Amino acid sequence: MQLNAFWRIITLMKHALNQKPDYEKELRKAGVRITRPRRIILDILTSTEDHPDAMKIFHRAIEIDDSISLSTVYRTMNLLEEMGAIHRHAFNGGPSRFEQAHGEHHDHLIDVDTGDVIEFQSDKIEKLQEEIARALGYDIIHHRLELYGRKSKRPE
Amino acid sequence: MQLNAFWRIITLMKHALNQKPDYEKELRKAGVRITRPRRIILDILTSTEDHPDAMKIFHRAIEIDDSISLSTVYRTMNLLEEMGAIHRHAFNGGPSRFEQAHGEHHDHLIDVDTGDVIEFQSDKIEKLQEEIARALGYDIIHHRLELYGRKSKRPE
DNA sequence: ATGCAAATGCAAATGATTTGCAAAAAGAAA
DNA sequence: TTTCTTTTTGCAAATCATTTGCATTTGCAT
Ligand SMILES: [Mn+2]
Ligand SMILES: [Mn+2]
Ligand SMILES: [Zn+2]
Ligand SMILES: [Zn+2]
Repeated sequence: MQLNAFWRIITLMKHALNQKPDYEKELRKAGVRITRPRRIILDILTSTEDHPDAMKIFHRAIEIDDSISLSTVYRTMNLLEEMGAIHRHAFNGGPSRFEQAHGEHHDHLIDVDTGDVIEFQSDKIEKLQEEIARALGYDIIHHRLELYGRKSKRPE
Repeated sequence: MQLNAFWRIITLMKHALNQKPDYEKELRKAGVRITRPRRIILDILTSTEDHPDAMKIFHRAIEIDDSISLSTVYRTMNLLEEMGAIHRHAFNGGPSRFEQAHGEHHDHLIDVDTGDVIEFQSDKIEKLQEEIARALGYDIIHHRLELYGRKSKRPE
């Protein structure tokens, strides 16, 4: 348990250090202007743990500056996606939902009752995917693994 | 190689036998009327190997009966999906694409250049998914695994 | 054949996202 | 700072996939 606590702290530290990649620098480097709406949207993205959709981002944004438009949110998401700064998800078949792309790769488990999104990572699965693709004569560019589940009644 | 050919034949036989589950019977059982549009759409679905979207199904349908409407295609897809007769996919983020649900479960590898969809199946991955979900306290209701790849230059 | 609920076609509505365009803001230069 | 050029924005209208309201047709049990 002490060990467990130790790792939790390490994780938090990594998080704190890793947290906000300097997107503004990256944007400049890409010859893109750093505007007020973009700064606000980036802040929202880098400071949230969840996977908000454009509308949710928009609402959080107008809280800070009510002149921001939904189009700008969409345009910014497209821009950031092309830059590789964010990932776009289409859980279920709903509207696109986003998250910043900084950490290590992970996949998602969606609680079908609550809509909660839980992140997980499995090296084994990633490896198997590679093997399968290779056997079929392909290189994987990206992939998408989503588990849709319900809290189990069984004891853990 | 002889053995390989043998199994190919077995697979074809299974296919031929398995091919068209009696959807009309199933529909009746569900208290649903078996209409001309539905019969045509079912035929299209059961006799194709690919994963067509509503528009493609619509076009194939009006070839047989030009009075069929796109709304009916959509309504029928929803109906069949609820009955569990077909599966709906949202590759990339494009329009829904469908396939009949008869065979064993499989996942998809999408060729990012050509759009080709290749089916594959991995018991190992399925098992791992279960394990992961269980470890997180969940039961999987369904899942979605899509590999997006490009034909590899490397020798196989 | 008759009757009635269920299904259809068509057009209009929806929801998510994109786009055209005139006005505003960013950043380089002066 | 002021000026100038280019990018970005907000807004409204357009697009795309899908759904829905409603009058009409159809399936099918009687
Ligand atoms: Mn995530
Ligand atoms: Mn398939
Ligand atoms: Zn993964
Ligand atoms: Zn699977």
